Amino acid sequence: MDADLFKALGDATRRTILDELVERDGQTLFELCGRLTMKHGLTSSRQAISQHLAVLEEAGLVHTRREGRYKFHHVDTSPLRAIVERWPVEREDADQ
Amino acid sequence: MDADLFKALGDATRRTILDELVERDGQTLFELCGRLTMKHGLTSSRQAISQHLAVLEEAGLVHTRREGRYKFHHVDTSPLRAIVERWPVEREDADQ
DNA sequence: TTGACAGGCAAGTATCGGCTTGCGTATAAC
DNA sequence: GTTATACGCAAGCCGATACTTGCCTGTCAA
Repeated sequence: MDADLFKALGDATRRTILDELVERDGQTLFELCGRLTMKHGLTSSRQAISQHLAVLEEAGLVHTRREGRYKFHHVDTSPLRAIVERWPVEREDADQ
Repeated sequence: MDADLFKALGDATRRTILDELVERDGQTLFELCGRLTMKHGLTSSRQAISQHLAVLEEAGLVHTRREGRYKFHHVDTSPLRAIVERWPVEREDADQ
């Protein structure tokens, strides 16, 4: 099941993490922590963010790449396609 | 916020309800209960389904119409558009 | 009016999920 | 080697939430 996908999207902090990673891909955990507090006003701890990233990775929305002691996080929005494919969204031809 | 939307999609039973309503729109609560147990193997009680429908309605995914003692439920998938608009899904031009 | 039917409300329970806390590991700098 | 850095693991706490239980309201048929 794609339960992992919807579970991952169910949390506001995780959605903000996706926002951040879309804007700047390939961040490390510490980079993310900094930017989330600075730009998005989040107060989550490092461990909290780390656990959120694990959930996002389980859902296939984030892939990771190890490099020495750094771990880079990359977004992958392709799993989202399953949502609109499951419940077809009719085109909104309202505007011209 | 669209927190209601993601919260609504976060539950497996609610997703199955959406499946059912997409396949056959405008069902009453009792109709839904029957079909969910028959076709989808769910064992949820009437009250449980009713509460799920309330959550779906809050998210704008289901609209209701009263008619005497009947209440018909209609799907509206348009809120889902906000998801792919928030995190653009690149076209998969793999197939031809 | 009486009864069956369709649905609603609200409190209690129990499970789940996000977060903290504390310690551990590996890589790199000095 | 020593220290700092970047991250991992796991147990526990606590609030959220799905579900049950019991009773109530409104509609329609006889």
